[in-house]
Amino acid sequence: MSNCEQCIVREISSLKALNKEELLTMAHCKVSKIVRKGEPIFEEGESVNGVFCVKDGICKMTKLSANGKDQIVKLAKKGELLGQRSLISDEPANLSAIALEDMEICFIPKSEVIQFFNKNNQFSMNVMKTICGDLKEADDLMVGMAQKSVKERLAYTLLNLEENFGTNENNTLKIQLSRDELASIIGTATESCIRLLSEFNKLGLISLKGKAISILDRAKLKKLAG
Amino acid sequence: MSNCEQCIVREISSLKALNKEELLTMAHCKVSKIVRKGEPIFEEGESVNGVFCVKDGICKMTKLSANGKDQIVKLAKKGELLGQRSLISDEPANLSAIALEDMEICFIPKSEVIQFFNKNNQFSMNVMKTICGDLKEADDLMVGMAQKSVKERLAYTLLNLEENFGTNENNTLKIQLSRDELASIIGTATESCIRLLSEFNKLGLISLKGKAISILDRAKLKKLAG
DNA sequence: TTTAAAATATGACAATTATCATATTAATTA
DNA sequence: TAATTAATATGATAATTGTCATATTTTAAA
Repeated sequence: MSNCEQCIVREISSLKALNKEELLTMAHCKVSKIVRKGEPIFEEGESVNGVFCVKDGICKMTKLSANGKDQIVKLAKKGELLGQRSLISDEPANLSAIALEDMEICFIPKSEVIQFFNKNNQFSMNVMKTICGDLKEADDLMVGMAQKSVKERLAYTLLNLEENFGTNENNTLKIQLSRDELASIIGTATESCIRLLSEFNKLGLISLKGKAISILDRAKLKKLAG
Repeated sequence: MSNCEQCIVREISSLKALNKEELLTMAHCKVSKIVRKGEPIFEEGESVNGVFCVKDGICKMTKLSANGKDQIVKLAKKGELLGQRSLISDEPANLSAIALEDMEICFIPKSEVIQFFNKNNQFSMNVMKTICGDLKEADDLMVGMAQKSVKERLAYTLLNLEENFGTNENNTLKIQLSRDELASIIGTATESCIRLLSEFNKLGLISLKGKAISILDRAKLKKLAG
């Protein structure tokens, strides 16, 4: 039962609104756990009964479409709370959360979160702002899906991945996705994604060394992204 | 300065959590107005500084894409509050709201809404639930855009329009959209939309009399919707 | 290491969808 | 009402994207 007060991650999430007492009670009921790469944190349709705070690692939030393909709706990283929407709507999870790397997460039970909602207005506002941010992003992505070509979406996504997850010293994107996963973000067939990556590579916009992708020409990519 | 207590529409929105005093102060500061078909309530990029409560009529929430086309992200009807996300995030509107019919709306200033957030927890929860509903819908629509064909999206959308807005006595959809607007919901070219409507018509799934659409074979449409 | 399996890559082709041209019909307005 | 404009409709064609086949490379397992 580790300390929540000293958890650095707390500071970058909605939980930063909590006071010392609240953090103390949370420390008593939260459950920390490790989730290995590829393992689910929760799956679409499950009743989650709490929220998960991401302490380290990245996961993908996916939804199974009618044709049997998984679509990646969002990528979540350190500091994010998972399962908020489900908790507030009192509904089963609409998305699955699957670790893309080994992760460290804390589970905070629903009863506790409800207490925070009831007693701490700032916490409520923080959560609301986060969800509003997600909504704006979802609307924007939806418009992109509807109006942009696959090529534009790939260019856009690559720039986004760099912006949101950063690069290693050798300039490669920190986040490592399979071609299949990348295709599942931009909403296309794996082969189409691979083909366009090759094309970008040949055009000198990016470079490919296995899964590692580096962005070489941001300006041209930005133009391509529409 | 009409009465808010007796407004029937209030009962079906987040505002139903407000008590008599709150309703009274709201009645004093709210501004009612009529918006004619085709006119904007607010536009993308504007600072709205409050929320609009839809008392009557339907509007489309659209976003301009990079290619210059408007995408319809959502349709809003009686009882919905517009501009909540923008108010909470303290950002300009991400979407435009344009009347599809003559509308009756009330404007409630930001300062007032903030008061409700601070003092009335149930109101906050109601708003949160609404936004969570919007988020779920947006995620689902995004997956649909990414994974479904235009034909599937059209079938799905027609069924949705019937379910959400109902039919007239003669079985035609109550909501009247131009082909262009329908195309802008499903995210396709107007011509493609028209072509598929004709196809559905020939297959006996729907019938077309000008703008009026009736659904004849729900079961087959549902199958087509994927 | 060797083998098997999975991921990546590329070609060939088919299906879907967009674009442009042009009728036809409906709605506006002079 | 006639004239003009806008909306709907359809054909022809091109562009985009998906699917299937099949290498090739990488990764994992025996």
